[in-house]
Amino acid sequence: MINIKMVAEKAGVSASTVSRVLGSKQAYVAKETREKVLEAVQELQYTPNMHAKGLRGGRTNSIALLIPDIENEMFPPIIKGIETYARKNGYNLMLSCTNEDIDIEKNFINKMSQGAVDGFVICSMTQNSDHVRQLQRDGIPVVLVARYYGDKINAVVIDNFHAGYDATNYLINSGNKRIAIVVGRTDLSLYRERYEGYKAALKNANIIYDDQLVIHETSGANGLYKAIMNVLKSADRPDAIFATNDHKAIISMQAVSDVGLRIPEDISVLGFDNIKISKLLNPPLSTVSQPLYDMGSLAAKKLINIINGNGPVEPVVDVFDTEIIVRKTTK
Amino acid sequence: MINIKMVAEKAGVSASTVSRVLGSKQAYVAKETREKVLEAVQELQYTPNMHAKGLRGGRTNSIALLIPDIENEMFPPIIKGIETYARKNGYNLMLSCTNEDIDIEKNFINKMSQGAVDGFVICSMTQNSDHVRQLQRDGIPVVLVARYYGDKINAVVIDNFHAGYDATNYLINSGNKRIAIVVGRTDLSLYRERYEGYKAALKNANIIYDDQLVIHETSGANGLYKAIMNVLKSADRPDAIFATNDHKAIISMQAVSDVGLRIPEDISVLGFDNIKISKLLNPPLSTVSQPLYDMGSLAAKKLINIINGNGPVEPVVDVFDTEIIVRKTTK
DNA sequence: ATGAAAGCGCTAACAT
DNA sequence: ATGTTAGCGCTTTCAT
Repeated sequence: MINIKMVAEKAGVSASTVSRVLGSKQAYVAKETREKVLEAVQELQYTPNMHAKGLRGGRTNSIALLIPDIENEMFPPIIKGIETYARKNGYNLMLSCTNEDIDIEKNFINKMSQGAVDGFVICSMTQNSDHVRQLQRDGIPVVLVARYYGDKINAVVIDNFHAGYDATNYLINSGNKRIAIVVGRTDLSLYRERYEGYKAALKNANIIYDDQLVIHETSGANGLYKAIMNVLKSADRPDAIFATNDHKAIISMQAVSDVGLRIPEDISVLGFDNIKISKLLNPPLSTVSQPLYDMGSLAAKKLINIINGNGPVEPVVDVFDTEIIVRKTTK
Repeated sequence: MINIKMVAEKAGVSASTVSRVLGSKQAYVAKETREKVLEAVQELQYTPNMHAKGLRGGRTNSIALLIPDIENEMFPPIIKGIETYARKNGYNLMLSCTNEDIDIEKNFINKMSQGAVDGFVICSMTQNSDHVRQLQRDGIPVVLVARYYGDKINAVVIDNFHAGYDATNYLINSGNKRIAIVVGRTDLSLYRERYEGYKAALKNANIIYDDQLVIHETSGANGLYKAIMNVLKSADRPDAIFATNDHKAIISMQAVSDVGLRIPEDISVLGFDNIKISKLLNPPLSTVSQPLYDMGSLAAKKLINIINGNGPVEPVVDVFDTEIIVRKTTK
């Protein structure tokens, strides 16, 4: 491995001079010397050793990323946004797929907080994430993305309540009267808030809330599919389904199709997330879009600012707008 | 930050004793001492500093992961397989989404080879990846996944030629006579080989190869959709489409539907990859499944074995079986 | 403007 | 069985 000493020798200077040339803060180095050093660096293809840097300076130029479920189509665009911004600014990414498992999270955070990374981007925040709150209290740079619980922590989110409200409203304004909702895990505030938005919109339109029309995610294999089927087969079936994510919307579409109803003539379906394939479905899915890539990108930017001491004095929560993308599953 | 000295002090022993207790190779430590140390570790919540370890031992317990496109639904299951195995064996993951950009790859590899990681799992191998070949030549542990070009490098793959052959054969045996193929970028051997398998199966069945039926991926926005449309509208339209990945199969289904034909009555569609949503499509997509999670998992296992000096003397290429999953888009 | 030296936290060779 | 010590590569005083 090429180290700073070898570069120094080649350039005929001391290691500290090389360090000064390469260091971020420009230091007093004669122009001529600087050139010699840079040349040696080039010839030797020298790249500084991360660990030595990390050990010495406390800085690692790495950030840790916690993702609850990488197979959930919502996360890859977020990851890409984070990765791109981080890379362009010289940061590496340590990835952990926590699988919604709190022990995995704790272990990872514990390991990484020992100086392995400069900060954390966390997509897996839950109500029980006291280890994340501790991180924040310890003064370790943290930014939350997508999942947020009202803590005084920097975060990048959308307004799930309003998004749910608007989505439901859109369905109401399109002439639907009996609107079912497919709700995700209610321990996640993003689903709960979309659900609250749904209820508020109903109330606002003087439509009576009917909990027969509320379909909860279940853990079983085809549990959700069956639950939707049941509602569709009921005498007083819904004329629209608001699914709180696209994956559930797709399952809803499958059920609607299997029960012999047409989309959107008999039933409208509205999704949430605007995942990549939603526009390729048959029919193309109408859905609420959130700017996942930009959210990831901003999260990385905020975190790096915090790391560099340019963060806000008090944590700020950035709220992105959502947009209803009307395609062919709604009227 | 809690360091080994603080643990040593608390336990009333020297730092080396703590190191011995915590070290992988069991060393001579009195049972009593060991317990005292472990207790101190517990109380102080001590986790060793990665950088010091890395600097000292040359070992980092990190592996670098290169993914060409994280939004391609094929990769998250591979990543999950890698991540899970790596985590269970004490390894962290440094992620780079290379975006198919060779310079990003080179920079990342360059940075990481300076002792930042113990080895590489690479999903982004191409014909031009000489920087990867160099890595292998330098004796740095490398394992390739999914993309492979015949190099003497450890790899985990499927037999794309046979998979393409079998897929086409299945379509032929189901009574199809004019089978179109939607081919991905031919600079990627996995697509080229599936395509070769297609041609071989046709030949074997005495079906004349017609390049009117070969639809190539194009870069334009709706380029592929339009190309498929053209073929579907032609006088002598195909009775089946073999798409070389599920994403292309979904676009094919869209085109078939838009042109007013039924799947599978008028046209069969067969995909490749068995991505998560393929079974939820309308109709559910028949496809060639590859064990992505297991491939990732094995890749991590192989890499860690190599890192620990337990790798094979000569590189070995592990070939996983594929399976045709018959759902509702084929007869 | 540059060099020498100390030390970040850890492990392994050496000493006891 | 355990302690002492040197050194991994780097940056940052301090000295010149």
